[in-house]
Amino acid sequence: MKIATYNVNGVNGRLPVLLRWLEESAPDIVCLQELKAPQEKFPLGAIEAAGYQAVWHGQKSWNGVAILSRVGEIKEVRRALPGDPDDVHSRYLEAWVKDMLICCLYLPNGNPAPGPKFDYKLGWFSRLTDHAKKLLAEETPVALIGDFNVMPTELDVYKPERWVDDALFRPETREAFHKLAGQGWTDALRKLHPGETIYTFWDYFRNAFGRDAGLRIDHFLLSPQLAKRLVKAGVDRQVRGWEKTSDHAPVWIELKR
DNA sequence: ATGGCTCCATACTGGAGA
Repeated sequence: MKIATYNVNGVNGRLPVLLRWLEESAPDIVCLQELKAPQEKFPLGAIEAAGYQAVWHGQKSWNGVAILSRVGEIKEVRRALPGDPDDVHSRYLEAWVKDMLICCLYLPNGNPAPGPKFDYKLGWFSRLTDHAKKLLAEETPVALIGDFNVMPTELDVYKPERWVDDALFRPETREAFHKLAGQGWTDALRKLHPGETIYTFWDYFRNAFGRDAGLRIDHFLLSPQLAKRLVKAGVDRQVRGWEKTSDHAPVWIELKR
């Protein structure tokens, strides 16, 4: 079972790249973020032709998340994070696929910090942490997957000293991540590759990919019931080098059974 | 320190991203 996450930065502008990657990487379940498309503009026909079912939560211009599956039905549980009925951003989608609860998320960027956008990020993080605790208590196979917009440690930034005041790396943000993970979640990529430099995002600016000036901000957090099945994890770096590509690369894990 | 690039909207410019 191969599960992937990919911040596509525009699902329609990225469609040729997305379809090529689906064909070459052949993930069973996919979480997409930053669709940047309203609900009715999701390219369902092309996704289905590639062999995938899809559930998505779109939004005009920004945000937007989707779950794809080629291994059976996607049973939607919720399309918003509990705790704030006034939050209108499409950033969360939770569904059962086979025996697993897949939670696809796009955590707010939060810049500039400090400020209202950073407050929104921390509030969203707090609601995610509350919800995650409840999910963990169910003692079922659950995965929190997506673009967390957090570099958890200095190892996850090409130049940590340049990022200390950034919303993605500020102490409050890292603390929030570690509080969440500390509930009992396993950071899948880091678990299998301790001490290794792993990036999932490279800025479009200044030839960041060519210089390997990257960040690790796309993550898999696995409940114990899934962590014990984890056998492999990686980043499809080559996709970041394609024409008309996203600034993120796809990230994936493999589970036993 | 700054600006560099790319997406989308209803557009020839601006907001957002990270």
